[in-house]
Amino acid sequence: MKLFNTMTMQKEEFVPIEAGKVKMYACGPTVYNYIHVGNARPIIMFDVLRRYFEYRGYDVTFVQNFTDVDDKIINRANEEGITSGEVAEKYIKEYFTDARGLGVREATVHPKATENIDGIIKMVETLIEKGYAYEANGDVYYRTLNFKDYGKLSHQPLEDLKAGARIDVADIKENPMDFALWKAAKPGEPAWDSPWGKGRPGWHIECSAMSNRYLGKTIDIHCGGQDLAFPHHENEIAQSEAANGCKFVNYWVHNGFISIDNRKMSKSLGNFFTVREAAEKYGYETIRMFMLMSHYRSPLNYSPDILEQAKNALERIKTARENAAFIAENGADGEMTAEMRAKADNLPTYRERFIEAMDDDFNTADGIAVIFELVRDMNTALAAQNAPTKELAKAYLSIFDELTGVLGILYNSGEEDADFARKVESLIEARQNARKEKNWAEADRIRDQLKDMGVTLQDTPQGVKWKRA
RNA sequence: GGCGACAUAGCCAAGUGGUAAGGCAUGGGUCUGCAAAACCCUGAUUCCCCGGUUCAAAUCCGGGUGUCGCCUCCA
Repeated sequence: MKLFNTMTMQKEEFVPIEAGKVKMYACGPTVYNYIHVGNARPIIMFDVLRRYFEYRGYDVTFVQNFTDVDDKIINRANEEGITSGEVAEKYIKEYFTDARGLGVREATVHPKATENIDGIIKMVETLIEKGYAYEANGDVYYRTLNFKDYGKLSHQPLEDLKAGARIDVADIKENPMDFALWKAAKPGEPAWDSPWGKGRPGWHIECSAMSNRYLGKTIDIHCGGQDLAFPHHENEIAQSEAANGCKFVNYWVHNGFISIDNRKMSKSLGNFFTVREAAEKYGYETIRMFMLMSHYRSPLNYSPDILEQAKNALERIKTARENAAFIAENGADGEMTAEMRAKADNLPTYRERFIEAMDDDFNTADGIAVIFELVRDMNTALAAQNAPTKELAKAYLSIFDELTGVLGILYNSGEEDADFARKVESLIEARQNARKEKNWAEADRIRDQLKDMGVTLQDTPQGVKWKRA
């Protein structure tokens, strides 16, 4: 499998540190608000990457943190008159609601910064001991100039980074580029005891510390949005490699942005839609489909039009599955004909093509194209006229579920309602009786009645199929 | 200013040297009592523009135009 590595700016063959195992870390959300559609992209893409590795037989340890102490959380807490812990707790819960909705599986571990203060302090101490950090008025800063590879991930000349660095009037840093590892407590802020007095960790150090704790010194893959490459990931490299004295990450994987009207969707610009809002309009599954329909590194524009397209595209895949499942239950019994057998024997080619697409830097757009070709093949093979057997339908369903499962595009969010189903089925029976008597007016009246209930019907040779909108 | 991406049909989008996948939408047809779903047909002599390399380029090279991102919290 090939992955595009931001460090080398090339696709590279993936070679795990330990055979058969993948250790990956993704920078998770700072929990002070609902996640927006832009935030959802890495969450979905890396969920797919993880599923794909597992599909290929790897044992994946996937760590995604929560930044649960931070200026924004503190501000939010002050605005609402609650503690920052309460803010974090609330939005972690909301995060999981959205993640579940989007079909994203829980990571192996979801560590929180506040639960790793000990590891963070230890790493800061190590950095000070090794001369890579210094204390100043209760703050601790990273001595950027001492790390000779600083800037290697963002491919920026050090001089340019220096020029752009923020310089405060009363800066106590040795160098403008130095960044905070530990921040001295200000009144009313959450704080922990440390060798430098009460304070809290800087943003970058938490990922280094948690990655180290849960995955070890060198990990296979570190992922996140493109905007994290600098300074966040650059700083993580500086911290981890200086502290541990070895390579931090083998493959850096960064996703492109979601934009609106050609502008990056971001909280600071205010041009964002929360996942919650988008899901209400188009459904969670549509958002996932929308993301997977293009390559994870391409820019992706968010618009109602495109979401509609994604929704319709997904609908086609969904309907195909429902139809196949219906035949698997109500189709002909007995052996497949030679023609059916030939169709079934050909199915593994879809798997091969799907793997080929996904092996190339997990090209989900291409993978979905393979699924659509399978859909057409399946629809045709199971077409009413052919008297398809249950066995054939099952063969198609098996490969279909296998491939869609890797992408995680089909999942049921709705719950069964037995009473409703009974009512629908009795109406369908009444309609069938009317149809038998060629009483089309009555049959159509019942169909309209069902339509008002949000139920659409399909008359097939295997019986009447219905679905709720 | 520095660094980096991207530009393919009405829309979305794969494809990195061998003659343009897939999806959505549109129009026509088949099936159906009528529908629904499905299937078939319908679309780029052409891949932003101009040069060049090559037997052969959307794909490589040079130049140009346009859009975006990072360089500051940001997925």
